[in-house]
Amino acid sequence: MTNAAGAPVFVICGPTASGKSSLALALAERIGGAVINADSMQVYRGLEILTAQPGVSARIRAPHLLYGILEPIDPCSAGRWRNMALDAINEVRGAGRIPVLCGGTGLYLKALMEGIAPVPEIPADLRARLRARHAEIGNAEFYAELVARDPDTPVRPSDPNRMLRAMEVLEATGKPLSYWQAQPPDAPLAGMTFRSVLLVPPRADLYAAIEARFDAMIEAGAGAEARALADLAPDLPAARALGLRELIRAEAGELSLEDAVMQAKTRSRNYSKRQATWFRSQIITNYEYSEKFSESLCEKILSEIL
RNA sequence: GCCCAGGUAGCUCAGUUGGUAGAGCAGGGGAUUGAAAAUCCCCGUGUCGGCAGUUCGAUUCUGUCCCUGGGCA
Repeated sequence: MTNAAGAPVFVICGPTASGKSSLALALAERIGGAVINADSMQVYRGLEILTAQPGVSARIRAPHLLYGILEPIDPCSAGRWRNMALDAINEVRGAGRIPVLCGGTGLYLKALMEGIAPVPEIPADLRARLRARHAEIGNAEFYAELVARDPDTPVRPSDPNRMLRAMEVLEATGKPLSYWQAQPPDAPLAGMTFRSVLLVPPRADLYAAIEARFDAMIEAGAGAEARALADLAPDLPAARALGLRELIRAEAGELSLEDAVMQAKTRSRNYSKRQATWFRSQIITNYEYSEKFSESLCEKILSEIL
């Protein structure tokens, strides 16, 4: 792999517990690549177990970037990740390696591969103010205020997240989000091409893998990890890592460990289904595999994509 | 053995003053442009425990049997 800059950027995506990390690592090892995290939760430090970040044994086999690099109190975002990923891709190429992106956050990958609307950065204090106001006056009132300022807003009155985003963009830029989204997107770097692989194992296999993996996380000390983050503000992105809230409640004695585990597994199943929907329709993939992940499938995929 | 309370959707339960039933969760499908492991939208026929009786009609009333809790012996 001499001409790294001309080689494509590999993208390995799929729902949680689909085998992404194993495949990405095997691929990186095979081609002299480096794995770059494309997961909104694996960017946080202190959540190594619960977010299934690659451990030392993986890091020995290939370089890993953007894992555990932010403090949990320091929120990531699609735009922020995109910039970090572009830097990481350049860094990897600069070192003569091939970037292998791996992750389950569809929005991040889409922002990178297809670009994203050039909305200016929103001041943190404005965001905090609007969140406080939403909490104070309630969803209906907040929506009414949004509609008063942008009668054509496509946001549903029942969707607080998008409402907040629409409002902060309006406040900060004086223009509705739809204006910005109609602008030409911040596209990927010139000459950057992607080769993407989607893993979508059968639902039953995926669910079994999710549950077994959560049990393994408990064994590996997920409870202690949760305990250390017990004071994290619950509305921060990192506080929403699957299983964290449940384990904190179990540690506090509000929930039996058994119930906590059950709830965490259920939320993980729900999440993997949403991911599957996203990848099915929102991400352009070059290769798609719907078999249960295994060593032999991994070999088959490698031989087909290389 | 007797008394009481239950037996309704995969689970927890509501309900029908008699006209064959509906929520939450689970599950399925979908959306997704900067906190996305988030947020939001759509999808509910199930011998209403069995059998018999009353009735034009019973999941609903009556009897009986079975099962599950709890209490008394």
